[in-house]
Amino acid sequence: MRADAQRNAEKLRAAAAELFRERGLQVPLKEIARRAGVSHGTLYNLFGTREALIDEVVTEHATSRLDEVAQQALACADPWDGFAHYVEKLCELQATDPAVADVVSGRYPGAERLMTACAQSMDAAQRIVGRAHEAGALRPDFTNADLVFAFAANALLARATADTAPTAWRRQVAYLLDGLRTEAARTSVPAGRLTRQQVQDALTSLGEKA
Amino acid sequence: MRADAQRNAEKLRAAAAELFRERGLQVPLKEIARRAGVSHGTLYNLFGTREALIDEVVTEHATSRLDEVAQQALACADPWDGFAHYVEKLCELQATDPAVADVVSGRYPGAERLMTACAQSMDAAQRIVGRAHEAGALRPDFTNADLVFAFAANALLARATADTAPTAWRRQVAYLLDGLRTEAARTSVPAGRLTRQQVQDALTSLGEKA
DNA sequence: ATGTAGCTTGACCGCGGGGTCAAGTTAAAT
DNA sequence: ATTTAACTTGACCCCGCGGTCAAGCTACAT
Repeated sequence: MRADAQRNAEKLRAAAAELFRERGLQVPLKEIARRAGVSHGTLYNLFGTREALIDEVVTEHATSRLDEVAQQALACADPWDGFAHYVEKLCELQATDPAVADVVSGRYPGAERLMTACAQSMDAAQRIVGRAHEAGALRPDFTNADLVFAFAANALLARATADTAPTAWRRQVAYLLDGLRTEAARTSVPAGRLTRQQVQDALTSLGEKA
Repeated sequence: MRADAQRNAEKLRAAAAELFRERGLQVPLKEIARRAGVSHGTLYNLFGTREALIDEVVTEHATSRLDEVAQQALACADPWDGFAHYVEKLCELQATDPAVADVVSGRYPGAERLMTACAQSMDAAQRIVGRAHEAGALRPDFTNADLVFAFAANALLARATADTAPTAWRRQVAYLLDGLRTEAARTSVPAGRLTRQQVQDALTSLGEKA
């Protein structure tokens, strides 16, 4: 590989990393090239497909974030606390980092490294759920699939309300956790008084993003 | 208005009603015209904007459905049962009828009749929530805004998983309701054992729809 | 039967996405 | 310095969306 190609690949990787984290994995490839200061043709030359670029740019970042949260969860002495921590932090990650959100609730069959990392992450989730089940703290009918869909719903909601009702997802997550717990307990819900107008605005922007 | 125009308007209304209910309110206008067997120019002539068409075609349908659910809820002797019924049935409505889903979690400022109907529907929700609050059955920190966002999340999830995990949303709603209830109670969750593969497929299609 | 206002049509525009490739440029080997 | 293979570029293609409008057609009153 020639030195200039190397440089361009690096510029593209940097731009892609930025845009993926800002706006998610479906950001237009031409826009990545634009931000990198390079023709979009070059992007296609060097990476071929979006998924190849994702695999190179997102994998480490995403897996390290996800692993970190899972580790913290498993480090909690109390299995329920571990589970709750996992859910909260992972949802927070999704709300903060659209790239991670897309990794958690999406599939990119072409991104091999990413997909194996995902599988590992799923296993970690399985362990966290299992531990909470065994301790009798998590309702027994809750499955791993439910967890995945909860994350999916959170990703969608968080993205849709990011700039209009940034705490909406937190409250939903708090309610959900209370519904999942075996022993009755009301977690306190993060503040978030909204005026009717704010709710209207949130719905408006929600419509624009759907 | 000339007779042929009348006929075309009727054909367009019918086609729009169908497509809105099948695929939601963002369905391409040209596709509506196509299904009506009429040029898209005609659609623009007769209705001008998407929102005008929505207002004519969706309003009655949506409000009658929403009213019905709200009436049933208020008819429940027990305020909690009323609230739970409202949430479940409204979510079911969203899952079954994309048009209603878009009405519930979207805004269409150009569709006047629809918007006033929406406002009324919000008032009904307010009453249902208030009743549950007064009875002490619904956690006091739960607001109307939370309800709106819960519906929004449900709409997104239900649509994304419609053809891969059609009961996913039901389970999420059941968990949520248990989290919202003051007195501890574990509602039974609708069946929905999914294989890993089914979950993967659901995530795939989710990515395609985002 | 004919005139005309009302209506319909489909080609056309702008936009923005994905993707390709011939022509031109440049790094680097000699 | 020259050559050549590697690389870059941007014009170009496709598609589908929303939206407009001159030209032509048709319902209807006379």
